[in-house]
Amino acid sequence: MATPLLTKNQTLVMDALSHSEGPMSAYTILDKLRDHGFRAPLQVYRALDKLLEYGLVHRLESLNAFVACTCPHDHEHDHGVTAFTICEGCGQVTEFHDAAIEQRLSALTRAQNFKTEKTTIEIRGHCQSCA
Amino acid sequence: MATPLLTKNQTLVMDALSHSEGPMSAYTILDKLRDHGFRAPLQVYRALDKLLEYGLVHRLESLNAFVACTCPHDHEHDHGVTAFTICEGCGQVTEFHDAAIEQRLSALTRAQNFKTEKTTIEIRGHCQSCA
DNA sequence: GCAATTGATGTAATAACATTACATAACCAC
DNA sequence: GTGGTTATGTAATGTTATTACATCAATTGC
Repeated sequence: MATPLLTKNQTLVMDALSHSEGPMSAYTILDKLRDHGFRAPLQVYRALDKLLEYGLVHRLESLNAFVACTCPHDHEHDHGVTAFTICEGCGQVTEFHDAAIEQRLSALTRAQNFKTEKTTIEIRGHCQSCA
Repeated sequence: MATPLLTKNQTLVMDALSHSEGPMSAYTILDKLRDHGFRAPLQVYRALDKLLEYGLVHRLESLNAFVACTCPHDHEHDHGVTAFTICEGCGQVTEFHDAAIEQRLSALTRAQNFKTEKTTIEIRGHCQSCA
C-alpha cells in the first residue's frame, strides 16, 4: 500500500516525532501539540494509529512510547521484523533489521504452526556513551 | 543467585500465576487475591518485582501482563534471552529460548558497542488452533 | 536485653497510559 | 445535494503503575 497523504493531525504528530531526539509518549506529544489545537489524548492516539499502520512510526512496547521510523527508504513495502536498542541512560533508540534473526524466528514459529502477525524485539541496556 | 524462600505475598502471587491458563494483569491478580487479604495494587507489584528478579515470572511488555516462567529446571542460572509467542485468539503464551537468536543479537549489539541488560522478544499472532 | 538496621507489609492518593461513547464537520461519489 | 465515508472534537471513563508515608517483623551488633 502506498502511503496516503497525511491529514493535518497526522502531520502534526509525525512532525513532533520526527523532530524529537528520542521516543515520546502519547501524552508528551499531546502537550507539544496543545499550541496547535490539540486538546485530548484521542487526537494523538488516532493519528498514531494511522502512522503505525503506514509504517511511519513504531511503538516501543517496553516504554509505552513512540518513535519515527528511521528507515531511509520509502514505506511502501514491509521491512519485516524491526528491532530496537534502547539506552536507559540517554534514551537513544536505534532501529535495526536483520534477515538472519527474521529467518530464525520464522523457522521457530513455523515449527509450532504459529502464524506471526507482529514481532516485537526491544533490547534495553546502555549505549557506548552511557556504558 | 539461589532463589530465596518466597514471602507470603510472593507465594500468593506466584500461585495465582502458576494456576492461571494464560497471562494475568497486575489488577487481575489483585482481584484474584482479594479473598486472601490483598487490598491494593502495590501489594501485587511488589511481589511481582521480586518474582521477576528471581526469574520465576516474566513480564509481557506488549500485553502489560505477567506469566509464570515455564522453564522446567531450577532458576538459579540465567537462561539468556526469553522469547514468547502470544496467540491473539486464545491468549495462549508459549515461552521459548534459542541460542542462534541470542548469538545473533549479541553480535549485532556488540557491533554498536551496546551493553544489553534485558531483551524482549514477543511474537503476536495466532496459534495453530486459532489460525 | 535492646537500639539500630533492614526488609516486608498496609493504605491512600495520584500519576501515566489508553479507550469508549457520542456529536460534529469535511470530503467524495453519484 | 443526498448519502456514505473519513476525520475531528469533547467528555468521560477505564486500565496500568508509582509515590508517599506509616507500621510491623526479623536480624544484627552491642
